[in-house]
Amino acid sequence: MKGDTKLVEVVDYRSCHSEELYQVDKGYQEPKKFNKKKGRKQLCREDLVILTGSKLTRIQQQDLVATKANCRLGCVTVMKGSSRNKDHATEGEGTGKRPKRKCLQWHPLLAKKLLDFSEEEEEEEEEEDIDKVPLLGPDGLEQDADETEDDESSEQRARRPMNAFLLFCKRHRSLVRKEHPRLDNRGATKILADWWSVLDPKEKQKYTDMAKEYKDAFMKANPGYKWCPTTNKPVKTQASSVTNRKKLWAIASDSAKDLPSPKKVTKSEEMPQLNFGMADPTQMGGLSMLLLAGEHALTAQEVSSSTCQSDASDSTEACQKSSLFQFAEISSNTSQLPSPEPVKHCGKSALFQLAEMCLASEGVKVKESGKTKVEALEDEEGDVSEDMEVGLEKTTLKDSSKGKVEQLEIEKMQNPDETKAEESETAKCRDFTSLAMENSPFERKDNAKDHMCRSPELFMSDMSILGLKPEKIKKKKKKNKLDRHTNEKSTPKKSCKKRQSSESDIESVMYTIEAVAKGDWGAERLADTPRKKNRPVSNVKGNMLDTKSPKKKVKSKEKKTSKEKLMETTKESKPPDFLSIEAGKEVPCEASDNIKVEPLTPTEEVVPQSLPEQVKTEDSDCVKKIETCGSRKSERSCKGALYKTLVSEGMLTSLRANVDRGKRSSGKGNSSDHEGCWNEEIWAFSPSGTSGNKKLKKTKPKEEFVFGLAKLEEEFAKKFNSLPQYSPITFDRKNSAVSRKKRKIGSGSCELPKSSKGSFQSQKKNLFHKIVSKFKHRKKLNVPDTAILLEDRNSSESAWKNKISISALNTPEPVTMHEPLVGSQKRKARKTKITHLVRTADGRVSPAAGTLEEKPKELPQSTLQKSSSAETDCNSECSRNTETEENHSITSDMPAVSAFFSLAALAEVAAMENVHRSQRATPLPHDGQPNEMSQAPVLISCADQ
DNA sequence: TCGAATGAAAA
DNA sequence: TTTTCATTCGA
Repeated sequence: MKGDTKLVEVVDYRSCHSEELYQVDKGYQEPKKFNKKKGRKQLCREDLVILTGSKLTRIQQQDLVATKANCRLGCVTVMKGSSRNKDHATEGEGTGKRPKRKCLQWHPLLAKKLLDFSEEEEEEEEEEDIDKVPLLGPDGLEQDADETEDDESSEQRARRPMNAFLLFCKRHRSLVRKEHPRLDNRGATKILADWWSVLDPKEKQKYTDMAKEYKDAFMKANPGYKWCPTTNKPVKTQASSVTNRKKLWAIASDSAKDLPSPKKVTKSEEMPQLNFGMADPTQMGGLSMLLLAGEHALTAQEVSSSTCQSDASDSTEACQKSSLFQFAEISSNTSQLPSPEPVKHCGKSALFQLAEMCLASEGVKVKESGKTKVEALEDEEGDVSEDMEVGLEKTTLKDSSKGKVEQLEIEKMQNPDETKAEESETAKCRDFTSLAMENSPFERKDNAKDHMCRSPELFMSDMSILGLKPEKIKKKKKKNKLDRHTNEKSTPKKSCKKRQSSESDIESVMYTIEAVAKGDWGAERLADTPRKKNRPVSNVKGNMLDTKSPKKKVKSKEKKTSKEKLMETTKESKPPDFLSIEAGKEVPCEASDNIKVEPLTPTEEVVPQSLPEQVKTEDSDCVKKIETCGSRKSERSCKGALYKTLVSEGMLTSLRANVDRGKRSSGKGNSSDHEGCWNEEIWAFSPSGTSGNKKLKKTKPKEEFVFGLAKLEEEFAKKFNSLPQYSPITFDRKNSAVSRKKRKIGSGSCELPKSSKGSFQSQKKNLFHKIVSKFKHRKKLNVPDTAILLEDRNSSESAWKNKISISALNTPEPVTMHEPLVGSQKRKARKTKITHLVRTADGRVSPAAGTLEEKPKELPQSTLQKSSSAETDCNSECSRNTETEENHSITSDMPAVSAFFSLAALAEVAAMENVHRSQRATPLPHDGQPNEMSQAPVLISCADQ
C-alpha cells in the first residue's frame, strides 16, 4: 500500500488537482513531521500534500481565507508518491487519522488565493527545495513518472459509449424533468424507460443507429477497449481504496503507484520536474499531447511530416464517412491529425501553448532537479515528433538554466530591457486568452481574454473557467503519454519547434520560456533560436498561423454564434415531434415545439458543416485573441497571471481536469449544455467522484486516441443534438395507444411475449416485474408494506413460479408481457424484488405503471372471462376498482390516479394469479405459496380501497 | 454515494 | 447467466 495510497486529510490545492491521488488513500502523514519546504520539494504531482489544518479539509469556496491560513501555517505535509510513500504508508498508519477523500470545490477565487499563497511559499521555499531536492531527486522523478503513467492509465480510460437507451435518456431527460419537476432522476429514468418502450421502433432505430455508430467510431478509436475493465481489478485487492473509486481505478492507480513499471520510470522523468508544483506531470503530457495534436493538425500542412501527410489523405477519405468515423480514424492514427477538424486544432494549439507555458514554468523550476526532468519531458513529447510544441518545450527546458519561473518573472519585471520577455509574455497572454476562448464555449471567454491580460486575478479566474476542457485534455494527454511511451522518442522534437516563428504567439512564448530558463531575456533568444533546430520550421508555422489568424479572428465570434445557431437550428429542424406537441410544454430544447420526425438526416448534414466551421472559427478566435492582447501592461499582468498559474500546479491540473470535463460535457450537448451544465461541472472538482470515476483502461495501449476521442466526442455531440427529441405528449399518446393496444390484445388473447425467444424468461421477468410494480404502488399508497412484504415476496415468488409453470403450460395467455425481456430486466426484477418498492415520483408514467396498466387491462378481461372463482371477497371489488381506475388513467394522467391504478392493477393481477391458480389448481396442487399470493393481493386491494 | 432505467460487452 | 458500466442528478 505504501506507494499506492495516501491518505489525504486535507489536500493541498496543488495536489488536489490530481485525481489520482484521491484514488488511493492509504497512508496518512502527520503534518508535524513534514516541513513545508521538504514537502514541497519532495512533492510529486502524485504526492498528496496534507495541510495540517483540519480546516482545509472543509475547503470550500467560501473558506478561502481559512485555507490560505492553513497553508501559510506550513502545516503542509507531503504525501510521497507511491514509490516514495512507503514511509508514508507507515506513517499514515501511525497517525491513525482516518484517511479521507475529499472532494474539493475548485473555485476560481480559491484558486487565486491559493496561487497567491503558493507563490509566496514557492519563493521562500525555493532555496530549501534545493536542499531537499537531492534527497528526492531521483526518486521523485521516477515516482512522478510512475504516477504520471498511472494517472494516465487510470484517468484516461475512455468511457464506454452510450447505448441507444442512454442516448435517448440523455436527450429526453430534461424534457421529462420539465414535465415532471417533482420527479427525481430515478423517476425520470423510469419515465424515460416507459417512453423508450413506447417509442416507435423507427425512432428507436435512430438512436440505436446512433449508438452503434458512435460505438463503432469509439471502438475504432479505441481498438483495445474493453467494456469491463474490472477484470483488471485483481490488483485492487491491495487497494482497498476502491471504496470511492471504482475498482478498476483503484487497481490501476495502485498498480501504477505501487509497482513502478519500467515505463513509469522512464516516463517519470517527464513529470518529475514539474515539481510537486505540477501536480501531474502526466497531465502536462496530456495537455501537451492534445495541444500537440491540434498543432499537428495545423502544422501538418506546413510541415511535411509523414504523419501529417497521411492525415490529409485520411481527412479526405474520412469526409465521406460519417464524422464520427472520421474522428475515430483520426484518433486511430495517433500521429495523424485530421485536417477536417480545424476547430479542435485551434483549441488544441491554444491549449498546447498553455501547456507549454506551464511546462516551461515547470521546467524551469525543475531545472533544479536537473536534466532528468527535461529528458522526461522530451521523452514524453518526443514521441510526438510532429508536435512542435513538444520540441519547444523541450528546448526551453533544456536551455533553461534557471529553475524557477518566478525568478524569470521577477527579472522581467525588474528589467525593462526584457522586451522580449515581455513580448513573450504577451504572447503567452494571447495564447492563454486564445486558449481560454477556444476552450471555453462560454461567453466568458471573450472577457476572459481581456481579463487575463489585464489582471492576474482575472486571469486566474479565466483559467479556471478554461479549466473545463483541460480535464479532457489531461485524459487525452495521459492516453497520449501511454502511446508515447510506446512511441516515445520516435521523432525528434525539433520538428515541433517549427512553430516558433518570431511572429507567432507560440514563438513568443517559447522565447519567454527560454529566456526564463536561461535567465537571459534578450540575448538568449537569439541563441535559443539557433539552437532550436526547428526554428525555421517554427517560423514557417508561425507565419502560417499568422496568415490564418486574421481570418480566424473574424470568424471566431461568428463561429460561436453560428455554431450555436447551427446547433439550435439543427436541433429544431431535427427534432420535430412525431406528433405535434403542445408548444406549451416547454421542451428544453428547441425540439420541444416540434417534435422531430426525422432527426437523422439533419444530423448528418450538420456534422460535416459544423466541423469546418468550427475549425475556422477557432482559428480566427485564436488570432483575434492574440491580436487583442497586446499591450504591455496587459503583458505584465499576463506574465504575472501566467506565472501564477504556472506556478500553481493546481491551477494547471485543475484546468486540465476542467478541460477534460469540458470536453466531455461539450460532447454531450453543444448549444445549451455549455452554459448550464458546464458551469457547474467546471468548478466542482471531485477527485474521487465522477472525475475520478473516469477509469482508464490500462489495458488500452492506445491512449493516443484520446485526442481522437475528443473529436469523436464533439462529433458525437453534434450528432446527438441532431437526434430527434420527442415531446412528452407524443409519448403520452403513444403510451395510451400502446396501452390500448395491449388491452386489446390482452382481451383478445394475451399478449404473447415473445414466445420465440426465451418467452419463459421474459414471462418470468414480466411477472416479477408486475409484482414488483404492484408493491411499489402499494408503497405509494402507503399501504403497510411490512405485513405485506413477506407475503408479497412469497406471493411474488409463488406467482412467479406459477407463471412459469403456467407459461410452460400455457405459454400465450397468462404472461402477456410486452416485448422480450432483456436480461437486464430480469436482473432488475430480481434486484428490485419486493424490497425495492418503487419510489415513483409521479408514478404517472412510471414504467411500473405502464406494466400495470397493461396487465390490468388484460387481467380484467381474463378474469372476467374466466370468472375466477378463486378470487376472494375482495377480488370483485378489486376488479371494479381496477376498471374505474383504468378509466382514470386513460383519461387523466394524475399521479394519484396512477397510484390507484396501480393498486387496482395489483389487485387485478392478484386476481389473475388466483384465477390461474385456481385453474391450474389441477395441474398444480396449490402450494402454500400460491395461497399466500392470492391472499396477499387481495388484502392489498382491499386496503387500498 | 446510490439508484432508476436499458443495453452491450465481458467474465 | 451474471456483472460492469455508460448518463443524469436528487436525496
